Order: sequence, then structure tokens, then C-alpha cells
Amino acid sequence: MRLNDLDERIVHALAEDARRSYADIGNLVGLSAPAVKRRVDRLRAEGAITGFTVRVDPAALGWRTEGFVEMYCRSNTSPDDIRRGLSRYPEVASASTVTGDADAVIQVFAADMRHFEQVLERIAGEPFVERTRSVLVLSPLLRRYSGGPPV
Amino acid sequence: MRLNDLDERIVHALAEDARRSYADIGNLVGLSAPAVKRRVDRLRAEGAITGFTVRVDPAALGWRTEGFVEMYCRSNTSPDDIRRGLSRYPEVASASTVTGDADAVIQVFAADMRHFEQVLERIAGEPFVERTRSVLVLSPLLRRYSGGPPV
DNA sequence: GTTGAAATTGGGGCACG
DNA sequence: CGTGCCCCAATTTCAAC
Repeated sequence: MRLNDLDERIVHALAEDARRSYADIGNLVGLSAPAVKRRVDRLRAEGAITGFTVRVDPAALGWRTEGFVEMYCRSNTSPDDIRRGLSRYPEVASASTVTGDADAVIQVFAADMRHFEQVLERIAGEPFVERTRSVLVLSPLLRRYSGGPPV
Repeated sequence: MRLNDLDERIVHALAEDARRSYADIGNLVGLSAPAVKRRVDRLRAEGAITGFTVRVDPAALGWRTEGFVEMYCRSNTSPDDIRRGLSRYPEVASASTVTGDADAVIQVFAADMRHFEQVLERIAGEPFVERTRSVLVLSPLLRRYSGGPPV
């Protein structure tokens, strides 16, 4: 799966505004609208583009507390155990296994501190979890690329 | 800025697929296409919806190394100093001031380990940075809501 | 104030060169 | 890949609740 310069500029244009018209993008990158659509279709088929979504203000939707939770798991826990266990929590936005002391770090959104604490307790009670360590977000300084890679 | 149930369902529909037509969304939530568009316009004007973007596969775009960096800053550093300093790095996807020992944690994307190390060294060389501690992502288990809050 | 229906504008999508 | 065409969706207008 190799993207050339044209593909990257198309993805960049879509990252700025996913509802931009193919003709608009075509003007930016120097292609006709159908040519852009064909490339976008190909990028989707290849899996480079996985979908289109909306960027929201967390607070406006009632998510006013955010934090990172480092998870220390039992020694025989597989990454897939963690993924399956956490996928039942809508408050968990992302989870990754990591290097270092902790086994995984997860990003948690909650309505308020009380909600955050409840989620934390439920997660800490999962059979594969030994202990957790959480840091709360004081202020989100930068939120670029909607949490993904630079595009 | 208050969202009612209809607004939330519209945002949810857009989160699943931002290119869905207003008529489609209208069928889901029980409104006509113009009614949906008016609400989306209002949500954008109010700032609840901040934009529309594309979901991409990091690896497909050449970002194969990801990590979190905890930053320990000089005592007289303001959050805005950190934000300004980090905004010059395209590799920094997000940054937040946090509770705990570290002053901020940032999410970094790099092409490979060598690139990650370079970025880390440059950031560590910033005048407001005292030291850093980074954890590398081994495998991304969950990437929901494109890095934002649950919608 | 918010809705739905009708009318207009403009973009998506396909065939073809 | 671009052009031309058709159709559907987006957008505006307007009347009604």
C-alpha cells in the first residue's frame, strides 16, 4: 500500500474538511473531480482511509473530565484480553500496550470526576488488572489531527 | 450550549459516517433533511461540532511509530509556553497538562524509531523542558471515536 | 422557534474517449 | 485522467404548526 504525493494531498484536504467536494479537492491538487473520487475510493478500498467522522467539542457533549490510565496487568494477560475487556467501556477512547513499567495506557473520557472514579473502579476490578495509575488532564493544550497521525 | 437527544443522535450518526446524507440521518432520527441540516448548522455555529475529518490508518501514511512523552518543565513555565513550543512540531498530535509528577503528556507520531528519537531530542532541547520520559506504543488495541470523546 | 414540502442549485457518480 | 451527462443530494424558500 503506497501513497504518492497526490494521494497525500487529497488525504490532507479531507482531513481539513471531510465534506469538501471532490471538485474543490481537485482544484487544490490539480485533478478533475472524478479523478479525485477514484483515488479516494481506492484509498478507502486499500484501508488507508478508514472512514469519515465529525470533530466535536468534548465539553459540549458533556465529557468534561479526561485522563490517562496506566494499567498493570496479571502476567498471563494477552493484549487481546485487554482489548476485549476494555471494549465494553464506552468511556475508553483508546488503549495501547506500551513499553515501560505499565502494560497498557488507556485514554478515558468521563462526564465528571465522580464518573471518572466509577469507571476507574470498574476497570480496576477487571480480573486481568492488577493495579492502575491515572493522571488527569488539567487542560488540553493541543488537539491536532483529531487524535490520529499528522495528515 | 445545550444539546438535546435529537442533536446527540445526529452527532452520533455523523461520527459513524460524516459523509452520510442529511436525508439518511433524517431517516435515522425522524426528521426531514432540511431539519437535520439546520441542526447541524446550529451545532457548528455553537461550536459543539468543530469540523469534519477523515479517519486514516497511520501505518498507511508512513507513521509507524507512536508514543507518549511525559514532560517535566522548568518551574516558571506556563501552559501556553508549552502549547506554543510544541505547536511547531507536526509530530505532536496532542498535548495536555496533567496531574501527577509530570507537567504535561504529549502524543507523538513518527515515521520510525530514528525519527521518534530525533523529535524527542529536539523537544528535550526546548528551553522550557527539564527532562522527558517516554513510553512507546507496542500495539494500538483500541482506537475509538477517532481520539475524541464518545459520541 | 422549529418543522416539512417544494423549488432551485450544485455535486456525486458513471460511461466514454 | 478528463469531459459530458444524468440523477440525487444539498440548500433555500415558504407556508404551517
